[in-house]
Amino acid sequence: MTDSKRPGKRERLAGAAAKVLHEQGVERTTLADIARAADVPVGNVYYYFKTKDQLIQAAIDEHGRELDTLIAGLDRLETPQERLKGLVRGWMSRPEMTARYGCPTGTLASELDKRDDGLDKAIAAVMRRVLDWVETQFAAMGREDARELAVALFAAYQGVSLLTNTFREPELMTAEGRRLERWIDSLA
Amino acid sequence: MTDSKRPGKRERLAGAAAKVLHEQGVERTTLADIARAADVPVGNVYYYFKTKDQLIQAAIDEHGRELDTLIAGLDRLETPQERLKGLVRGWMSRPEMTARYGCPTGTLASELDKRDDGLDKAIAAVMRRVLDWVETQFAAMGREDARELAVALFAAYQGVSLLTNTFREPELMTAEGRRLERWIDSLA
DNA sequence: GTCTATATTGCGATAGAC
DNA sequence: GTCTATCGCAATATAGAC
Repeated sequence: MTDSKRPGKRERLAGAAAKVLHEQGVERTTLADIARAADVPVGNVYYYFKTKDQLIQAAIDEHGRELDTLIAGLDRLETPQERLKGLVRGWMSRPEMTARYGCPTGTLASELDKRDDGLDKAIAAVMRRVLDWVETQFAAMGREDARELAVALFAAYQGVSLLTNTFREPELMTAEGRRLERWIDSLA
Repeated sequence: MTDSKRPGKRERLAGAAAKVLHEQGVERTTLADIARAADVPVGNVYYYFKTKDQLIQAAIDEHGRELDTLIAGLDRLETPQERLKGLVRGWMSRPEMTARYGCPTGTLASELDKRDDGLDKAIAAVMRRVLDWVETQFAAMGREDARELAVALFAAYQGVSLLTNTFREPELMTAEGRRLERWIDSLA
């Protein structure tokens, strides 16, 4: 039996990493920041994660799990249109957070691309799972251009996240969400 | 009369900053990197720019000038549709560069948002000039929803830049460029 | 397993010779 | 105006006491 009150330190560190790396960015986040957010002493971090890279990897896994959960829920819906609109609603469900910090996976992908460790591949793999799922939905709608549409939909979300963040205007995201739902309905 | 062979050191530093900050990212670029790219001794940088922030500002101005030049050229075209398609072609004209390093202004906006200096406002102002111009074109086409369409078009570009970069697939960008041109034609 | 103290490195910025 | 040498600091990572 472990402590019944809250998750173990490893889990707390992984969760804090996902949150703080999103809010502050990878480069400006120190191990001390993550340790403080997880309520774990700084020096103790290295017992659970040997390097900062391993903490970033844990954050990527965390985001991947969240997206997998979202998509697993959507798979219970009847039609591909409903599933895609559900994804759009899930993506656009936190406009205030996006205005403040951007898309968790998108900002991470952008930052990790500039590093020479291999972590850009890890975040790309997470995003590719989403892209493939979207393509499957468009294919189920009988679209020959399913891949291209999947890229367009994912790009619309990523792009509006960046603009919403840059201009600090949550309304941009909600308006684009409505537009994309109409667009999906129009494709059938 | 100044040296006739190449631009002065200040201009060389500003140009090198725009290039290197795009390629390596703001946080991972050192003043030594920029100095080397500009062929200026490290210590001498401070004669022209007192802080790293001032060099970043110079890079933002550089990108702003490039976008203004592009748009000034487009304003000579006859119809708003032609002008918008011209912008799309301009945006999508370097897919290989985008696959390697992302959109120069988009990646900068994403990174500067995480800093506490005021530079995120400066890059946002540059991007707002472009967004406003796009809105003007849609308005000239008689669209009531010009702002929303402008956000959608700009977001489509920013989003596909991020995906093109993340997946290292220049083809994503060229395909989306064609799709957006067809979309503009369909709106008239 | 937990935590403190510290070694090490790399960068932004400065002092000052020329 | 130009450039070298170096200071001061912050952050990752480690050593080792408890």
